[in-house]
Amino acid sequence: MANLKYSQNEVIQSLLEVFRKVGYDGASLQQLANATGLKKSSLYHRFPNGKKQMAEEVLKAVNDWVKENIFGLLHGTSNPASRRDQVFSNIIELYAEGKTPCILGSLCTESGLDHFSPLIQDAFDDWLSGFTKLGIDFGLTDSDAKQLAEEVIIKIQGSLVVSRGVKNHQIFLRAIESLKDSYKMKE
Amino acid sequence: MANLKYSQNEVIQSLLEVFRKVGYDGASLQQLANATGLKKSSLYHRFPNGKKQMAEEVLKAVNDWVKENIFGLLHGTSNPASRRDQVFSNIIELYAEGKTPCILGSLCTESGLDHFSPLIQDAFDDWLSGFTKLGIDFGLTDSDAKQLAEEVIIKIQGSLVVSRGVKNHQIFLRAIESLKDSYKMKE
DNA sequence: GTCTATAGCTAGATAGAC
DNA sequence: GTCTATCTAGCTATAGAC
Repeated sequence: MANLKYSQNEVIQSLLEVFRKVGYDGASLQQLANATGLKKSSLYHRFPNGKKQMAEEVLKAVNDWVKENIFGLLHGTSNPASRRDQVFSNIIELYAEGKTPCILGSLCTESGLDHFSPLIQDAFDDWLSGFTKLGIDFGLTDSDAKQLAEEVIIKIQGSLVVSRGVKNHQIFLRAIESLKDSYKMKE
Repeated sequence: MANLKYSQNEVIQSLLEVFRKVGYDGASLQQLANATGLKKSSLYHRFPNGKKQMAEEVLKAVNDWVKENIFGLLHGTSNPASRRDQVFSNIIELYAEGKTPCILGSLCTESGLDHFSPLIQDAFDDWLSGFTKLGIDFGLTDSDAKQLAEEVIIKIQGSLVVSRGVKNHQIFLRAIESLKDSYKMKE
């Protein structure tokens, strides 16, 4: 089980980079093959259902990552302020200071949703429930915490779009800072 | 100059609907032809540079719309509160209560930006300057007004993405309401 | 498991009749 | 200005050698 030219994790990581950069429709098999270092037919050996399966397994990997580094981290037991700092720091890294798109946003298109809607919803839901938990731990009511969590997801996605559109990733960094500031302990 | 099966405005409107729904890469000429009611070759007669020119003229039309209905409206002389109400009402209509994507967001992808970056930037800049003006008229400092305007654009774009992703357009409507509430007169 | 080669199709784009 | 017909290139996907 290990005559692989590249590990499945490496391959999926390469596919992720392509999909989040150019989207589902924009990604050609040639481009995906080039990115992974494998030939098209080798990709089909690993993903018999083709491009759709590639994106699907990429999304599953992303969901695992979110479960561990967002949902899991935010549901931890360390003090809320340090969980907040760590998560927002991870987020900045995840999106390369705003220079890299989010795979969820990139697949939130008609064809993407046609194929992967449940996976995309699951990922967003984990983000939401993670940040809701953080808000509660900061003393917010359930309702306020939920509302703030929604604002977090919205501003992350929106600031990534706008940063890209106006070619100024400071917009993303400013948005993250303002979100971080909105998690302050209520006495 | 009027042997047209459909007016150029009608055609561009149909193209807009396709592009904002499926994006630039996702839109095939067949699909664009079907949407307009013209054959592919007739589209090429009107847009000799093909799909790129179609999206380009769509974006120019959108920029005109934004100049009139956002930038222009917000720079009007009527009282700030009524301008605010009218603009946010227009926005809800523009995005069909959050059920329809924004063309700017849909083209904020690698291929879209490769081709149309200046037009996309111009449109975002008009949104920003319009809402900055509104904030100033509500008594905010230039700096606060600019920051709030940025938040408006971010939340519109982000809430459209998230609404689509979790299939709940109430998220968009809630975001718009909260933005509207943030424009209150400072005494 | 990876490769070369290629099938079958649809994409974007053009030629020329009306 | 719109149409039918067609070109070429690229697409997704498969067959079969190593």
